[in-house]
Amino acid sequence: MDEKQVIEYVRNKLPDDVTITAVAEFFKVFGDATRAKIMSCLAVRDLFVNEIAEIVGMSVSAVSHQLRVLRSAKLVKASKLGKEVKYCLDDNHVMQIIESGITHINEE
Amino acid sequence: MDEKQVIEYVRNKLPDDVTITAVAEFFKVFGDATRAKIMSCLAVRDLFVNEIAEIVGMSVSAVSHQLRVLRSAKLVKASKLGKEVKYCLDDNHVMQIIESGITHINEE
DNA sequence: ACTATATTTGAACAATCATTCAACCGTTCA
DNA sequence: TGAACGGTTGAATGATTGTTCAAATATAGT
Repeated sequence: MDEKQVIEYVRNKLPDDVTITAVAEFFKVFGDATRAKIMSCLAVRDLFVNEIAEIVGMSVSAVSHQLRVLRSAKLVKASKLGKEVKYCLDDNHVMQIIESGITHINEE
Repeated sequence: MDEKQVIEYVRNKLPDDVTITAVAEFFKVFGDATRAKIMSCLAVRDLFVNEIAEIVGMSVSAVSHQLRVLRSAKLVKASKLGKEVKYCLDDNHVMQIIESGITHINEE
């Protein structure tokens, strides 16, 4: 296999660009300590915004901004209850992904 | 359970801060399309730097910078062969993590 | 209607990050 | 020795991102 063939061979086996970009965007959401912490909280229990803020030690505003990011990535879901908004994990396999990250880190 | 108890209850069940930070750092590395592409290439086959650059359509320098990031996250390994440097995935469970991202995306 | 509370939003700022460019290092081959 | 090649590195630049602050929206209670 010459050089040009190697290039073609690998190129043909790659996931398409759209998929790779989407995957990167997806993981980017996990790549922030605040968001990871928020998701960990919600893995324990459904919570209101001000509760999350209190637990993670950040302003309600900062948490709300991050919740928006998590919502648009379909990682958390919001439901309005009166004045308050209760958040929960959108997908039970979200925590599974974080766990796999923890596993990788501990493997050293 | 009153408000204060909820806060304490959840706090006690969270992974410690160091772990959460480490996990976020770990996923941050996956959160870039160039790096995701590079890892996908290496999942197909071990490659030299200039080959990777050719496949992903970026400069050798840009790829080298990203390879450094991947190396320090222990996601790829380098071995020098003469003038050239051959890269491979450090851990076969790396691609498994990317796959789980692809799976999540396709679940909609 | 008014006040208080819960949350969201937008603009602004600082910090982080990816890519480029040029210079550099190490190895091979003449 | 020196030229050519593969790769790395550091500084510079532009873009993206997280947090703060102030203002806005929405609901509940008086």
